[in-house]
Amino acid sequence: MTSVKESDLDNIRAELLKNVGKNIQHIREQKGLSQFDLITRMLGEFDVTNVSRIESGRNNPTLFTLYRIAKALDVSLPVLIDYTKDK
Amino acid sequence: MTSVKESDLDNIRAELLKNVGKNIQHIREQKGLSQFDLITRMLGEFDVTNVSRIESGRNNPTLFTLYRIAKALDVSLPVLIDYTKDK
DNA sequence: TGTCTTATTGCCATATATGGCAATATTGTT
DNA sequence: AACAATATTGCCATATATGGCAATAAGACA
Repeated sequence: MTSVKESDLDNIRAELLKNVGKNIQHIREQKGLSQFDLITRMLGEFDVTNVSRIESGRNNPTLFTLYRIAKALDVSLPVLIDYTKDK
Repeated sequence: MTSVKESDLDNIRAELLKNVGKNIQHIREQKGLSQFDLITRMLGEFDVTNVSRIESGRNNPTLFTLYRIAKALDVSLPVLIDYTKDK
């Protein structure tokens, strides 16, 4: 009874991850920070490799990861993931 | 060079997950939906067990999971995770 | 009391996010 | 061109989100 085909679901997911990733990258670059700068500002440990993967939409970040990125970029969590604005 | 102790980080994570979980539960109940109703409205497959775990803060949901929940509850992604309003 | 609906918890399996490092690619600057 | 800083990609390991089902608990109502 699923109303979308599996491939459609994959596309929806891929677009979401790509859009949020681009949004994160835009905000980071607006602040003049490198990916390395970002992870050094994050709470706890985080691998710079994953920043690249998240920004390019290859990873599906968890809520806590998004929260830590938001804090490191000094924006709110809703702002971080609100990709509809296309800042 | 991490400025928080590991236990503090765990607490920050636990509070985030609990707050967002409560927010999701509030919105779901406001709409008069059961956890089962919610998963039937979600894109793709989702196990009702995990709804309970997310709402109670035991799981750290991924971006795509949050997106599907938001769509099923007919709210935006930012609204779903903006727990500061304490609706 | 009982029954039904709903939610929680436990258990195990699978998929995947993340950690960590190396190699390669890209970009900018001289 | 070279060099440096930054970003991407590949690979493997570990941690954990989710799938799936069963058992238990909690709530509502007759």
